[in-house]
Amino acid sequence: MARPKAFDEEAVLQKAVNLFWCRGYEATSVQDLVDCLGINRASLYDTYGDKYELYVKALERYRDTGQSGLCQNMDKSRPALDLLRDLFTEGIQNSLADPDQKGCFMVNSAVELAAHDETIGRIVADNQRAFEARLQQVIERGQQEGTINRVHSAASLATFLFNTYTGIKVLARTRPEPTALYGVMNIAMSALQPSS
Amino acid sequence: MARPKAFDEEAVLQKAVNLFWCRGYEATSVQDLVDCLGINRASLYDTYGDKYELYVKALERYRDTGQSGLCQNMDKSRPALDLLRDLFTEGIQNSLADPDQKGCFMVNSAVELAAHDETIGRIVADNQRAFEARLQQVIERGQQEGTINRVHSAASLATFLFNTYTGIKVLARTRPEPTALYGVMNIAMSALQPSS
DNA sequence: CTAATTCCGGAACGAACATTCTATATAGCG
DNA sequence: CGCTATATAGAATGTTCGTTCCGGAATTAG
Repeated sequence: MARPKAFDEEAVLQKAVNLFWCRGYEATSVQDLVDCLGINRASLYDTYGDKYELYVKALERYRDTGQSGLCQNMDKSRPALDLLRDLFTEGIQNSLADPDQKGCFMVNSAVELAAHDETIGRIVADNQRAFEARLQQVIERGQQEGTINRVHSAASLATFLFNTYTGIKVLARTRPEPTALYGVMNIAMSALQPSS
Repeated sequence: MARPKAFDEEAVLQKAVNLFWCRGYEATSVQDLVDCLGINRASLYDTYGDKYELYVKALERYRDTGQSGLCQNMDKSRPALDLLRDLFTEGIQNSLADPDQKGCFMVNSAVELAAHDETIGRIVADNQRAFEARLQQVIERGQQEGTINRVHSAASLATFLFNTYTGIKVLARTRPEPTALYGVMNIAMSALQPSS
């Protein structure tokens, strides 16, 4: 009946993710989006709604594509500590490999918008909870294995690791030095070990 | 010779600190500043320069007034661990007492602007280095006292604590819960203890 | 073919933006 | 008082903002 879309909706949305991720919400103009996405202004509004809706969709896509460090494969056969270390290592490697030093889109959104916008605040908070719950599962397994201390609860340790991850993602924006980032990870991991 | 200023330059600048701190750079308009500062548009430009210069002055004032957690009194008679714990406790208390959940102006600036603006990037990076150097001094003293482990270098531990502090200041924006924030602090402090 | 839908470039819109300017009032000093 | 400098309020500037609309080209289904 009609002419089909000439662009891949998801691929274009991913471009929006990268632009918002890099510049933030306020500093990104619709003109910037038109130039970067490579589609027409009208197509942008028809497909994604207005600028704000597009941002929300971009943030949701970022979350759903596992770029928020969440969608890690949690192989139960591997030691819990190794799993956690891998998660941090991957996050640090991604930060160091990024020439734009974008950090984490979730963290950036948390700082710029979450306190003032209810919708984005909920997305960010939900993602935080999901991330921590995932961490808590692994930590609990490690405590059963005896490789993680029981001095602190699994929930507290999960919040601590999440906090460390967040800090690294901020630090990576201004000081993307391997020694600093991996050093932070190593000390955080050592805090998990038993007999402290 | 001339009519004197009818407003306190520093007091008005502090109002600008609070507004930029709360909303960020891009989301704050000059009209917002005029309304909040209570001075005339022309007086604003004559006294502080344009919006960007005002932001830089506000960030520098934030730094110089010790609101960035840096100007803590470092009493050498107190145990090093207590000093560090006080610093975190004060930072957490400030965050919890703030109804606007503004977090830390330095951290917010780091996320929003430091990667794209050289001047602000330098202010933020310098502040980070100064903060870490201060932490390192205290940590070295604790290591000499034997209350802080020597498994990790004082510099690495300082970066770790700074990272934890940063994470807390982000977490406080979206989840200002005492249990979460103090829990993170406690685990971070436990990572400093010897014989791990 | 026709009809329907989406593409695209670009014009047009009012609102908000940062910045500058005009005009007038006011304070200190000779 | 008279002079000077800076205060004030608010208009006016030109630009950019987000958003909508138009016209024609393109593509698919019937």
